[in-house]
Formats: sequence, C-alpha cells, structure tokens
Amino acid sequence: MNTDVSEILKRNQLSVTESRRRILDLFKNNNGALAHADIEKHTGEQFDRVTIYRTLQTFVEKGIVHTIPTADNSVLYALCKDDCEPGHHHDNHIHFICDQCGTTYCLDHLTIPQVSLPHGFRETRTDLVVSGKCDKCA
Amino acid sequence: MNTDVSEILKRNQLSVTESRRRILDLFKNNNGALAHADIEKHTGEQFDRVTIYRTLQTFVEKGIVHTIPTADNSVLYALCKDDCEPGHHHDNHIHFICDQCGTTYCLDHLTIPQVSLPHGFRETRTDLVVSGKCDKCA
DNA sequence: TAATGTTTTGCAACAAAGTTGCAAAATAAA
DNA sequence: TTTATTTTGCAACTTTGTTGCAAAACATTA
Repeated sequence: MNTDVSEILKRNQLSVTESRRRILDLFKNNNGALAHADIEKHTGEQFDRVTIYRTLQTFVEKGIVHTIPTADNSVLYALCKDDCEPGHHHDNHIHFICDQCGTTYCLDHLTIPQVSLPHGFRETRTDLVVSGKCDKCA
Repeated sequence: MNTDVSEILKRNQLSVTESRRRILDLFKNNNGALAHADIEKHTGEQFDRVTIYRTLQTFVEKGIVHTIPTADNSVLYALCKDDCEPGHHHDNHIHFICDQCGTTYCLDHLTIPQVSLPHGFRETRTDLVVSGKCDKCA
C-alpha cells in the first residue's frame, strides 16, 4: 500500500518523503475528511505542524485532496477522485458533516445540482455541505 | 433609521447599546455579508474586538444574522430575513462569493434544492455556497 | 429623575490556528 | 557516491478567537 501512495506522489511530480507517504496513506485508509488536528494525532505527532500544513497545501494544489468549508469554520481535507487535476478540482459531490461524531462523509453519488445564477455571474466553484446526524448517531 | 434598529433589538429582548446599534446599522446599510474585520474597519475601530465577537454571537443566537461558511475558511455574517427566529434560522438561500471583489451576495430568490440523503441520515442545516465572479467583476 | 439591580463593555491575558525565513536533513539526479 | 535540489523542523511571529473580571452603560422601579 505504501507503493500505492508512492505511485500517486510520483505521478504528481512530488518527491516521495515520509511525511507525504504517511499523510496520504492516512487519507487512503480513512474514507472521510480529516482536519489538520486529526492528522497531527493520527501520525503520533511525528511531524511538525508546519510540515503538515505545507503537505496539505501541496496536495490541494496538485489536486490530490480538496478542502471542505464547514459551518463551524474549521478546514477539512478529503481525497479527490481520480479525475482531479492540478489546479482544477472536479469534486462536485455533496458533503455531510455529523454534528455528533464529527465524521465527514463525501457523498460521491450525490452531485450538486446546477445553480442558475443571476445574469452576469460566473461560477468557478460550488460547495454544498449538509450537517446533521449520520446513520450511526441518529 | 436608528429607531429602526433599536426596534429590532428590543423585539429580540436585547438592551439597546451603541455597539449593537452601530453594528446592526452596518448590516442594514450594506446588502452583503460582512466579516469580523469589515465591521472593525467600518466602525472606525471604535469598539473592542471582543465586543464585536460577542455582538455577532448574540445576533446569531437571536436569529438576526446568520453565518456563511466559505471555501477559504473565513466566517461571514449576513442579515436574516424576517422569518428567522431565535435558535432557528430559515436562511435556506444560496450564497455567492466573488473571488475578485470579495463581495458576498445573498441570492434570496434561489432556494437550496432538497437533498435526498442516504438512509438514516438526518439534515439539520444545509449550506450552498457558489464562488466565482460577480456581474461587476466578470 | 434618582437610586438600584442587571447587562454589557473594554482590558488583559491567554489559547488556538496559521505563516515565514532559514539552516540542516532528506530526496533526486548525475 | 557526489552534487544539486527539495523538503523538513525550528524559532519567531501574526492573526483569530476566547475567558475572567472590574468598570461603565443600560433598564427598571420608585
């Protein structure tokens, strides 16, 4: 599985470092969104805060992960599907955040409906985030 | 117009103070969303940062303003329509944020479409935020 | 309108989140 | 293996938000 993540890094012209491998692995083995703090914990505080910030930023730029805006204003990151490219995300799916357990779900099968904007407005990104209680907490 | 905002404050069982009047007045005369920093500037740094935080929090609790989650993870606040009640917002409209000028529009006439969640998931809040270029910047 | 009780404000101190510059270490290329 | 490039970790800093508490502002009643 480490070979797996190494491949992804190489495909994105990134040098394969331990922090990048570990963090990307975390996303692969965790189908949900992760906050900066989650990553810090799950990696056993092995990496510097700054390194994690920079790694996440790099991943977003390369289209490996995308950010999710939340109502309580914390940044979440989740893996992109394969059709994302550097600088151009295609993550037009709906996100669900459970208020109780905090888990964030990428509802890949639910696409964001087309919004007909007023005249002259041009869309570049749309986020649809639902919060409430997930099936485990309801 | 100050009578106007005083009325709103009283209606919500809030004592009428200068900061509350000034900040609510700002929202009334600015049909768009405001960030904490905007309010600080527009009030000429007359009020303490803490006061502004607390005032905004109070307004959100009372259903006078609502928050808007943004992709770049800054909190925005906008006036609620009249049908909002304490602890229960009805701001199910779409928000548009212009990447260029930073203005946030409440697209009141565009309602958020119903999302059919997976079995067992219960919705309490839905945010749909579109970003791009507004009619003035496009 | 003056006196009283309650609420709100501003200050200080703190906590959390994120950024930047730079030398040392790790990775890639030769 | 050596050299060049990239990434990391540290330190210091900025920005954003929170909390406790005394002083000031507000609301209430007489």
